[in-house]
Amino acid sequence: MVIPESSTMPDDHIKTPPVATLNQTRQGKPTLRTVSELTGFAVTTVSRALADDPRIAESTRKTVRDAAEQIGYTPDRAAQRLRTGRTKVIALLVNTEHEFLGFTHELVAGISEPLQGTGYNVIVSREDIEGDRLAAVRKIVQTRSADGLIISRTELFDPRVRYLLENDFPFVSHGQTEFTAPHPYVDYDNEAYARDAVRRLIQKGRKHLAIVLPDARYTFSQHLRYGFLAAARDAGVTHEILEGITLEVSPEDMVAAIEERLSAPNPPDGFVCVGEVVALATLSALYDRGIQPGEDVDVVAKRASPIFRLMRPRIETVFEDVRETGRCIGAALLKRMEGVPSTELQTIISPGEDWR
Amino acid sequence: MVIPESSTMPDDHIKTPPVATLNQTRQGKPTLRTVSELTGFAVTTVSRALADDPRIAESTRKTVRDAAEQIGYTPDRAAQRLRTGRTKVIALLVNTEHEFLGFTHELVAGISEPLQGTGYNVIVSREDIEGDRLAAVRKIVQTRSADGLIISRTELFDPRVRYLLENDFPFVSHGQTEFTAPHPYVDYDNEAYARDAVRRLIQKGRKHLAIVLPDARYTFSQHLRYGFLAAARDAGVTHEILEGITLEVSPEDMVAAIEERLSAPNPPDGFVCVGEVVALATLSALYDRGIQPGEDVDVVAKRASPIFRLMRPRIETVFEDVRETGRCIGAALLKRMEGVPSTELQTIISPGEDWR
DNA sequence: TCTCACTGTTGTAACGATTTAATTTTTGCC
DNA sequence: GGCAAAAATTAAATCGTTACAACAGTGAGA
Repeated sequence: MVIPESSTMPDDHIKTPPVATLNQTRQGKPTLRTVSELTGFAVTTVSRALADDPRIAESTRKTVRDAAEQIGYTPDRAAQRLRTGRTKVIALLVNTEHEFLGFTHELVAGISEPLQGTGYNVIVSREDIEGDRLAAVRKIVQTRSADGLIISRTELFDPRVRYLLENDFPFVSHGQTEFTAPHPYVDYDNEAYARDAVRRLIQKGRKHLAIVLPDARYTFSQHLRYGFLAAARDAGVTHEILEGITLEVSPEDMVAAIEERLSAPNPPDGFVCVGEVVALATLSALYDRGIQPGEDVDVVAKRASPIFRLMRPRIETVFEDVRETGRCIGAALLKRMEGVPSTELQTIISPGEDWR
Repeated sequence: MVIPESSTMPDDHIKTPPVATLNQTRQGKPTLRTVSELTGFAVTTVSRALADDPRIAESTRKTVRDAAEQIGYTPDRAAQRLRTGRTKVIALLVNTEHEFLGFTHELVAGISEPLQGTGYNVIVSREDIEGDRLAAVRKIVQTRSADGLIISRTELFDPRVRYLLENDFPFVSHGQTEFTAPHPYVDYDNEAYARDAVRRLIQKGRKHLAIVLPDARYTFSQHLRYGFLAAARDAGVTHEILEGITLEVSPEDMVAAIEERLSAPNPPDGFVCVGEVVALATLSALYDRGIQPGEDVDVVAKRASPIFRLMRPRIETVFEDVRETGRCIGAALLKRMEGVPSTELQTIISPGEDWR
């Protein structure tokens, strides 16, 4: 082993390394030991130096940093994980049965942004194994296979949130809950969206509004419902929530149900659509009944993907920036893992101003 | 330590564990040692028994298996990874700038299916850091942060494929290349799609066909080009590849370019569309010029998401089953990592028969 | 001169699994 | 009954990292 000749660290430590005796791993991948042998410092010192530990002299830190850089040392994730218990992994649970178009892609892209350079990786797991959403969460928490978790489509009293809170496991939900204990979340202001949509339709002279809601168990369904009902009531127009269907039914069933309603007495003349699929279903139903949107009936839709900029006839859309949502979620989760209190990690994203 | 009292293993080994002295980890998570103390066998034996090693007596294997099951033992991923060098991670590289709608979601869902129960996780990484697709691949290979890799949108002589082949790193590409050395891939038969689409349009009496192609550097662009040109030439109809735009331009630019072409002399009357965005752009351009699809002009589109079942006016669509593609990719990668030769891991998925 | 506090560095022991090389036990055969 | 071969089990080393506790030097104060 090479021992520093004096207390002042000469620069040529790096220039004259004992190359022949250098520790080489199976894969030839440099380890702390390689850097240690290269610089003459102990493995512990190298580890601390690279962590910028103030107990190590600044000159030493620099020497080590340079040497590590020079041979392209990167810490072994498995070893770090085994030692520290931290996985450097964030799990995103997705529902494989149902998604808003392009949602997963944009969300992942958004989440990845604040994670750049932190060493965190995103693993995407399906949450619907056996149809039990809690099971997937429990598995990750119990096996400690991630440091943080992202869940979506929350319910009012979501058992996953309850479980995560009880186990003090870092997470961010896409969607709010009604638990009294605070937790980090990022949500789109669906109530505001519904209100705006109603206002827009009324502005166009519509008198009888309709909406298709997500399954009532989801929090955002309640928000939409409240916003829709309150705004319509306030404005004094008749209104209804389409019965028998939710956002989760098949596109075909959706078209059929809307068409049926259109052919029944006293049909709606204004539609609030919560996603692109229901918007297209509405337009299809109107088309099939020979009704021209913009003339006898109007449609307002939430637009999370770029495709609605291409729709003809043009309909009013409100942009929901899913990528930005992802960014917020990623940033919030990082902060949560750093110990920032939950109350400071609650974001509600307002509907954009880009009506058209 | 508890020592088996006799050579025949009594059943009550499990029933009377020395609970008080049981090794408990920081997190209380059971380890091999916990199982070892519980059963009285050495850690090595437990490890081997759980791996179903034939060197261990079957009776012992069962005892150990039951004990492990009972206390809910799961091997620690970090420790396994450190020891074996295998990460049990598969990396999927995605382009965050451009995707076919819903593509990432369906692909991930598909890939996950064959991975169920294998212990593999999928991490989704952006491939476009610094715009250098090779960089992302190189990083994963060099740091050995995954056991296998999935890339998409291959080029004819994709540098990523070359690099992965040279480094003998397991991967599956979504898309073919023209390297002589074989590698695993899964691809949609885009040439067949283009041929079918042309045939369909001709059947409807169209005389002048047009297509918007992806950037020419992508392999699938060449396949589409060839299929389109060959089928149109064989049928003896005039045809053209729209110039100045590719699938990658913004939706607005696409509409503008198609509209411009429609208003120029001798406009096309049949469009082959490679994705939903270009299909919508085409429909928008037709709409804006007052042309009714199905009357003066026809459109055939590839349908990878469910939304086209909802389009009105109805257009002909061919289904590309991205989830199935994902399943094939996942299965192929598993086999590749098990050592199955590349030549047996090349799948071309034919366009579905569900025209309508 | 001796103690004290400090600074900078180091050896050793984990973390939890697998693998290699022993070691013990059982079986088979003369 | 003895002994080699086969079967079953085990101890110890290892993967690469970090945490803990020690250990030399240095200068200050008594």
